[in-house]
Amino acid sequence: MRAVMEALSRAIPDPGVWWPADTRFEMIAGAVLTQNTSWAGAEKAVGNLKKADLLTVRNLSAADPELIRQAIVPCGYWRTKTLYLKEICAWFAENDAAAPAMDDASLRASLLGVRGVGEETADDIILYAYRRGTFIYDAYARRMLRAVGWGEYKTYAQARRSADSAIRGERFTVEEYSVLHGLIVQAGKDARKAGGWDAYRRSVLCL
DNA sequence: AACCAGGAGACAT
DNA sequence: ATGTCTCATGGT
Repeated sequence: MRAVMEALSRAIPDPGVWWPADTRFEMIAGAVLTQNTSWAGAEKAVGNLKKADLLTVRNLSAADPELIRQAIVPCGYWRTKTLYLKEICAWFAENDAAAPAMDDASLRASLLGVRGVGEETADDIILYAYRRGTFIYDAYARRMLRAVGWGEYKTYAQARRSADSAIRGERFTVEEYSVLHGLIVQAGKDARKAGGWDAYRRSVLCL
């Protein structure tokens, strides 16, 4: 995987800041808001919440759902995401302070217990908000894994089950995992324009 | 104008 | 444990 990462770094010299957020809570809210929608839409929603001063645990917990709804319309699924934001607020208020002392597995299990937080969102939060080394097995990553011969996985859990021990064995740092995820997503977008991952792997990554 | 984006939950099989 | 449906909006 490290060879893949180096090839990706060469192909994408400036990946940019992958997960921009001013605070940990903002990052977590963004993780929920971007579910199955473009980052552009989630970014607008985040901006609207910020403008309404709703992007703090305190204010969002107390906020009228109708106000939240209006702010997050641009990222879609506003009915469910309004509920999800309330849920994650409750989790954050209750667990954020203790989170740093929790071991990785417990933190992940705790996050997965929240309505609206599935495996991918949990791992996004674990990596980008709590800074723990974690590989994100999202759809982009799974397409990449298939293209470079790491196996074909239909679901997040499947990929994680079968590939995680090998990837963890490479001892990536938190910073590397963060960059890697950004590189993989950018590569996925570039690959589509280049005519698919196989073509991209050959002609751009030279792998 | 179908297609898909930093997915997850409910439910049936 | 694994499929299928639904949820909403915005850009190609």
